[in-house]
Amino acid sequence: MIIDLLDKIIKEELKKLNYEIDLKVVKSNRPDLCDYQFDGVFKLAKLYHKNPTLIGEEIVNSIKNRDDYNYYFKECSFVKPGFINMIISNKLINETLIKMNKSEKFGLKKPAKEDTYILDYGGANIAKPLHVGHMRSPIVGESVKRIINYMGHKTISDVHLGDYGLQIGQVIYGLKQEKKTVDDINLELLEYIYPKISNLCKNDEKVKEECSKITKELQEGNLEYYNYFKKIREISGNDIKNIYKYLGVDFDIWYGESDAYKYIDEAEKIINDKNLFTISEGAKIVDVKKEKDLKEMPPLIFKNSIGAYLYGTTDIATILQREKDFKPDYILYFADLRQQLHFEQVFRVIEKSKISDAKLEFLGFGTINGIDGKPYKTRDGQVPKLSSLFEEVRSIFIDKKEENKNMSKLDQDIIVNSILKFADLQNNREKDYIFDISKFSEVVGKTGPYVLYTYLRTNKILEKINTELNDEIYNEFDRNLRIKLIEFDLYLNNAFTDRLPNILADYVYDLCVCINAFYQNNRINNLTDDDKKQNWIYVLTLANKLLKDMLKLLIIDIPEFM
RNA sequence: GUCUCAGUAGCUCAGCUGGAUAGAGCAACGGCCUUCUAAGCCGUGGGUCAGGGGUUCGAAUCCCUUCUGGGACACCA
Repeated sequence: MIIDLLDKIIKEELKKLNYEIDLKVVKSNRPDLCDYQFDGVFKLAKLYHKNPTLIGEEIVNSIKNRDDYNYYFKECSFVKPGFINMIISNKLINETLIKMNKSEKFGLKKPAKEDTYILDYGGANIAKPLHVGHMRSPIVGESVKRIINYMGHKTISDVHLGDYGLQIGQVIYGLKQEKKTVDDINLELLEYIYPKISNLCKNDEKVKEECSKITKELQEGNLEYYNYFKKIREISGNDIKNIYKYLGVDFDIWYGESDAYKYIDEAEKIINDKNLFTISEGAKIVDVKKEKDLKEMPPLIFKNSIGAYLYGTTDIATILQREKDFKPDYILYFADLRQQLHFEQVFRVIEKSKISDAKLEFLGFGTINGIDGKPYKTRDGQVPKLSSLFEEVRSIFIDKKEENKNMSKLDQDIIVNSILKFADLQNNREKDYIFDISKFSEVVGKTGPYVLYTYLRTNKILEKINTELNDEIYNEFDRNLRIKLIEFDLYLNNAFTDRLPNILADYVYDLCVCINAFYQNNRINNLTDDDKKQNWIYVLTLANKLLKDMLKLLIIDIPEFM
């Protein structure tokens, strides 16, 4: 909002002076010198073969001659060797705050066109319980969904359970080996069976063949296997649902790979009509190499040599299904970076076959590692279950303070959630990160509880009167907070464009730092200056409202008391 | 082997479409509760941005190279 305004002014002046350059005004990295800066002077100097000082002063003089100069700026100056520094006026700051307060979504610009986004951030495998590595995708995905939604687009999230691949064949094989009936199936059993058979397959070709065969027959409609599958999906699906519910993550549709099954034939026909299939080593494949490829690009296997469908097949069929049901403009996939190649292959098949013209984005995650930098495992070599992580963080949290024990269960859950989410959302999505339980149970510093605490503090100060804002800004803490408030759209936009909630999490934290500094250094209740009091309550009310909305985008709820 | 991602303070991480003095949190040290929640605030110390070269007025950021680590590379997902 503010930056665009300043940018427009600079562009107008450049045009007047017959300069042209594609460079935006940015937030200053030297807040001690100014609020915003324009760094294009050097480039202009080079482009137009002129002395940079001359150009800089020319632009600044031109800005100073504007009739509205005093409305926008407290000061605009050229600083050697090539910066145009801008300090904005109190009036501009405060009028922006008033505009934010009066507008829906704080005056956030609506998009020119409402796009439809499908977000695929579940992908949980129903053959096994969720472990700590499965936390990022739903949290980041849900947050991105809420951000996209807030920006004014339509979103549809699909859990897309991993429920029709080899893993199911493996579990059914294991159940039959152990002579277990459909009624015997429960979570503990699945937990034990899947890793056992999965490992067995790695060492025993025969077992693997047998599992593939079961998978294929299940896909072809074998009733016995289907009954097993139905029960596995029910048991595991409920567990997954409960965990997602605990995290506050929800999906608009709860489809799985198996739901795409009925679209496979049609997808196959489309691809076949485009003559894209070849048979290689008994498998039906699509060659997706491109001439300019630097890396090896293996083909996508549509049907394997014994005729079973694979991950790529259902992904393609799912895109066809989504195209028919929703006509999406975008489909966003949140998954481990290790799956990048797979998605690249799928996307290329879609592009070649024109099954959908939605923009397909793969949003990869780094791996969660242990303190030793290796993929996270406990001492006995197991990856801890997600539900036990929740319990552990919860018990650490309760032990931190005597009052935490007396808190309602609901508030405890809310705060434990905030701890996990804020710790997770701070990290850049694409990078590996170290999972350290002591970090994931920290309650001071840059954490969920800090942010919630800040919010609850502002709650206390609000009064039910209509306060007014004049042109005054009273001190440094005050000004910092106001500036931070009017910049919210900048960060929100960046988080949206890059699909990176950590940008928003950082903003929320910075905002809280400003609020706390303001709060601690500006006592409000016993103020005798009524103007000042009204001003400050106005600013804090706005901060409170904004914070509430932003926390929602980070999937963080607010407790009654802490 | 080919491709790919990373290496920033003691630890965990931001910053990476080039800008001025590289930022947070934790840990360390020093202050602040008769005053709106001290889960807080104010302050101090701490860095050859893995090494080397290059491009540029300017490089943590772009290019090349070396080292170290992760990952992917057709019938798993």
